[in-house]
Amino acid sequence: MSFTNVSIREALQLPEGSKARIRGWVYRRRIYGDKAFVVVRDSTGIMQTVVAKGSTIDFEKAENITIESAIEVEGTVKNDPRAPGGKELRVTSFKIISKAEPFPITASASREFLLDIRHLWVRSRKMTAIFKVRNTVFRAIHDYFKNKGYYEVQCPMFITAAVEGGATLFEVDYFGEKKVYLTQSSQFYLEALIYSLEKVYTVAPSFRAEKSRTRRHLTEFWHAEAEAAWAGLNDMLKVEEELIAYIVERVLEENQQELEFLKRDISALEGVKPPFPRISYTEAIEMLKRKGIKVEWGEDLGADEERALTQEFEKPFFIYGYPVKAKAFYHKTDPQNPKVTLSADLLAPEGYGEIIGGGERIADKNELIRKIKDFGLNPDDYQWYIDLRKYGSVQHAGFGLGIDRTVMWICGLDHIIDAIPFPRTIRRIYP
RNA sequence: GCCGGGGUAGCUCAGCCAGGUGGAGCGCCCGGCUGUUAACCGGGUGGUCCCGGGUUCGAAUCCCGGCCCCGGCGCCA
Repeated sequence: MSFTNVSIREALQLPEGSKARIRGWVYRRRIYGDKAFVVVRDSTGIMQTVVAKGSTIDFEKAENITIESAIEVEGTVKNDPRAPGGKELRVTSFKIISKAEPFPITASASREFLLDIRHLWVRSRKMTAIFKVRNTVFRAIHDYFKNKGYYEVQCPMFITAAVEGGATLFEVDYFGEKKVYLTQSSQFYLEALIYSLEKVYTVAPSFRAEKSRTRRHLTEFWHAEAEAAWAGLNDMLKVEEELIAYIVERVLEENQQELEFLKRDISALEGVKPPFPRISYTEAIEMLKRKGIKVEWGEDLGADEERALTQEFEKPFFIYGYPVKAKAFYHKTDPQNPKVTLSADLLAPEGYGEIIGGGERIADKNELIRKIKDFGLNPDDYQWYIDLRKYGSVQHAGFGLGIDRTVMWICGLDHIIDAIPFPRTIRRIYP
């Protein structure tokens, strides 16, 4: 038998006259006179198949097929300008694997409805394209760190003390005996592990009970975090810009078709090469004032301010030296300027905003305890974290990358919920 | 948490302001069409008008309470 199973991508490259068998799901069905046009979708693409009335049994099957039915089709590849993609399969055998009930998704579906039936919407070509880019982003993160001598580690999701502010913790009942929380960040555990492996990274979810209703917030998001011993702020900025540039480079290499399908402006990504501009928080405030935006030194930058700044840059850029009070307690104060920290955020251009937060950590025990108290927190809650400063503490720095936000920016999406298959937001935990 | 918008057929919406037997398009079913491209044309099918209470002869429509969703802000990655 001369039929071979091929993916649709492969089938579309076969010479005219080749015999092929493809399988997938019905994407479109059009009946016209004595022909049934059934467009089939698999993970690699779509292809039109044509069933003619001559083959009576098969025609009836094709004529009555429903959208999203699983089918297996054999036929001959034929070049035809009328077919989408210029090639189609003239069907000789049409086998139904599983006939679908009427598919609920039609052209007029709303964002809300698509979220309700997300488990079906993930089949869409848009979602599929995004997932492929996302796959490349994750792979590139692992490849980058491994190439740079970082060890991958795994940290707990159940924790007992906050890393960020306490109000944003999800509480979990632990055997009815005590309360634990879902982690907001693996940072503290990474800091512990640098005394073993020196350079470590992890890719894991982080959970934040922020009641944020914006297009950039998930309550469960994917976090790539790194921490390195013997490193200061500037060493880390270099790692961060290299990492981002590498991720973008890989996506441009491997996901041209997907970016095209998503109508992403590729030229905006091609310029994402190091070095990224570095401006101080103080400079950022001045830039905003020149643009006529009212801000005071010492305030954290809000969404409008961030957006205004991202318009000034063509590629991602760093803002460093945030005021002490605008950042979490573990950031080291700049010895040259006690009003600011050795911290930096990386903002994506085109209005996307913050994708990385990081900086140098406090290495001195007494400074750390003082800072914890200054922030109105109880040092007893951070005992093991303080402990790290007692036994051979060294200068170290790290950062956290919001992977979903990175995917959102690279794909040019207008909402973060489309950057992840099953988004969790303040209002949505189903499906 | 605050501000704004919304919930009517499987889906997208109109009807609500000004109360009087619930509509359209898409989907689905039937028929037609000699290659369609989100096919097209004709016919048919389809309703707990979010829930509870109130006003009224009469409520999708007005009033009160509740639930849910969407957008934005603050906060953050």
